[in-house]
Amino acid sequence: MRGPGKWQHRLHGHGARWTAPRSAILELLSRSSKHMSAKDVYGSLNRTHPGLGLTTVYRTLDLLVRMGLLNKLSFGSGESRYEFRSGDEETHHHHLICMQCGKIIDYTDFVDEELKLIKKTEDALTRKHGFKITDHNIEFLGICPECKG
Amino acid sequence: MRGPGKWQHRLHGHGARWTAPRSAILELLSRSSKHMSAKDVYGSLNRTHPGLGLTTVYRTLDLLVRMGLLNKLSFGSGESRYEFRSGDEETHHHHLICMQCGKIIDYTDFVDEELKLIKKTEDALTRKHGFKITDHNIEFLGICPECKG
DNA sequence: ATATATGCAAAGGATTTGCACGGTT
DNA sequence: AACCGTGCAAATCCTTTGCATATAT
Repeated sequence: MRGPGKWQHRLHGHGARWTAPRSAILELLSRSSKHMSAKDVYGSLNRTHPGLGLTTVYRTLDLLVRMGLLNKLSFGSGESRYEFRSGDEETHHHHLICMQCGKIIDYTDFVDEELKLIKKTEDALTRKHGFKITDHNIEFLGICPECKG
Repeated sequence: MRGPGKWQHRLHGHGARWTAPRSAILELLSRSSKHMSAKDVYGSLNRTHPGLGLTTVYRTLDLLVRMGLLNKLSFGSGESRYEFRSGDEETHHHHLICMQCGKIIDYTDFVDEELKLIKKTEDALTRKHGFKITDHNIEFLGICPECKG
């Protein structure tokens, strides 16, 4: 099974309904390689889905995060951003962020090496603090070439 | 030079004045091992510094972050938190966060190993994307033993 | 038919801004 | 004296909630 059908079943599996807004938002984010805010999503769908409310966007993004279909990203900028979470390992990446203009670059350098260290650290933290660890974030902050001027 | 005096000079070096609110906030955060929100700071100083305004807390925290004396932390919870940034390498750490109750644990496991990998990745990213990288964050997310219940 | 999803308007919470006053240099 | 810092109130921005209506199952 693939494409929208897969998502439809996944939603049903969570006892959620397959609706036009949900389909549109999932479609948009799965195609886009960008990290979109709720307003970005709202703005992008405004033309093709007039009448769609910002509230619904927020509620849908939240649902999709809870279902594991999206990642929610929180940099210090006041707004949350969302990225589609492809299932496969190949696309595992982290972020390089420009603190001036907010540009976000996905990078995949050394992820293998990184993953080993992550695993090791995760095990140690689980043992030491009793947490059930579910996720990790790594990010680099700096100034992009354009903003350096 | 050490203690408050050091900070006073550092503020002056930035063309900033040494005032009671700034002294109190710096003092509080340098002593505390916690990760405090603006409201936390405001609440903690309310008794000893009546009349201190929340606005001043925000402005001071912002100043101290720009000066490099504090780290600003943004988890997904809507509010920013601040931690004192001791100059020395010994205290370099990262965060383990409970997604249920928001508890934050500082950990230092494998930081040496980590630092090597960070350095390598940083170099690669600088070369490849032309960023001037100034900082990095690593965090683990999960559920703490208390919240697992 | 029934429970869930949506949209609008209003509420909420964190952070920022305008402005007159007060304190540091 | 000159300029920066502060406090208050109001304004902003992002996100959530209440409620009546529309829709999926």
